[in-house]
Amino acid sequence: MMEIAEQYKKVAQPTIRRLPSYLGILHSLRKQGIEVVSGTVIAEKMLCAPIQIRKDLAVTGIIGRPRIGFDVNDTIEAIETFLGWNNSNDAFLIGAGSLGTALLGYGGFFNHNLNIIAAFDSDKVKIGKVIHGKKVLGIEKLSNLASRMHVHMAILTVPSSVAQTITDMLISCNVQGIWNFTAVKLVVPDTVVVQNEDLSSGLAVLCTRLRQNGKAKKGENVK
Amino acid sequence: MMEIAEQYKKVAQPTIRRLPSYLGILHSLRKQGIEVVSGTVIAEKMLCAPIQIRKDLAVTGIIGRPRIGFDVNDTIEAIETFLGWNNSNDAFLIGAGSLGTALLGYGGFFNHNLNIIAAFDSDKVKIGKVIHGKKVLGIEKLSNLASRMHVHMAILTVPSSVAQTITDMLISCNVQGIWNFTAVKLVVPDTVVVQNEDLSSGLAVLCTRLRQNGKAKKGENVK
DNA sequence: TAGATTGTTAATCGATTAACAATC
DNA sequence: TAGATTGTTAATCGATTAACAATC
Repeated sequence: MMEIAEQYKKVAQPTIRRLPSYLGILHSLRKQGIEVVSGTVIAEKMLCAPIQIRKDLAVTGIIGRPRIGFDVNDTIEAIETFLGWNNSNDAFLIGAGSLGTALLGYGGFFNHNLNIIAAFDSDKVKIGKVIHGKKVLGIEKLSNLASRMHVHMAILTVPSSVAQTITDMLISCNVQGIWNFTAVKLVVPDTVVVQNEDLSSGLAVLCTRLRQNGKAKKGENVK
Repeated sequence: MMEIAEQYKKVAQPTIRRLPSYLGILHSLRKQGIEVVSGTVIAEKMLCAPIQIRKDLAVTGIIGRPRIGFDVNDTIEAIETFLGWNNSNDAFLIGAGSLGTALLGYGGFFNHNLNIIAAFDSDKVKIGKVIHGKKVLGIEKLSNLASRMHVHMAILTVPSSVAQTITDMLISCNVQGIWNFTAVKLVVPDTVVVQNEDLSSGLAVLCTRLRQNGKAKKGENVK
């Protein structure tokens, strides 16, 4: 197969998931006026080994200086560029229920990386309201607004029963990425990216580890 | 080292994270009156390969029948027992902000696996209110109530600034597991289990894949 | 300079996938 | 019976960790 342009070596997903934590640490260092930091120091704050920091940061293209460490500003810049977080990403939120409302209120948390333009819902009681500064629009307005504003990201916080139907709407509106908070496995063409955020999987891990910890303490041997 | 009792072979975390999805599928099959299901059919619904279903389900101890498949009821039972989800887990929720409120409203979603006894907050405006049927108590009541009710699980949805302080309180209250929705790396003794649920990591993955997808479509070669 | 820290290459570890005999 | 599906053992794939020369 012909290779048209530069090859992107696939970056490990666990690495990508850790980058926002590095960003948080680096921002806090910068606030303290610290300009350079070693992987060793970051590792202490992350509660992990320094080699992981070096390997992870390497994917962003940042180059550290032996004996010195990494330039805080440059590293923030490199991570944000890698994630596409230096210019904020516009998104629609679909489903203004309790979880949707919570995410609308998260504004500050995501440090300008995510800009929710508007929320949509089919519930007449919610339509027209303003939640955390974002207007709730009728779902029938989605198509028009999406094409006018070229929004290509959507946060899906609707009931499971309508998740696929809404997804089909989003696809026809040319949405490229869906952050899926429903438990439904969405069917999409491979031009569309779906990121599943299923809270019950985290709960499953917690409960399992709790049970194992309990047994370990009773004197059994957890291997 | 002496082995005191049965050895628990460590179960892969990705497997544990998938178990709740299987549970959802099986519950829906049972509702339709279906009593037996093959790994092949589950795989179609999970959008994955059948071998993954067989491997994953094996950790719960369920045994299928060649040519037939798995008994739906028995498999539900096996998964729930493995996760400790057959008797509901009592938990406190600390921090009744927007995300905390959302989780209080999730009751139905977690199918009786998680029973939030009460919420706690330090904001006098919130104290005394009832959110989604759960009473919001002053944080100073935590210690007393935790010891009386033997609650050993907490959901942490407080601002980052107080996350570690509240965690220290929880530890002194004998809480064994913390579901941590803050971006803070909590320091805890190894008798306590922390499950981090950092939403920004999911957003990072979505944004990265979106960028790569965009480049791929422009005719570049993503490897 | 001496020594801490970097980037790279190799080794280990763990999870997924493949292959296949057993079986209902 | 024939063939679909299981559980198990082996092979592959991918991520983490270790080792170490280069270096400021």
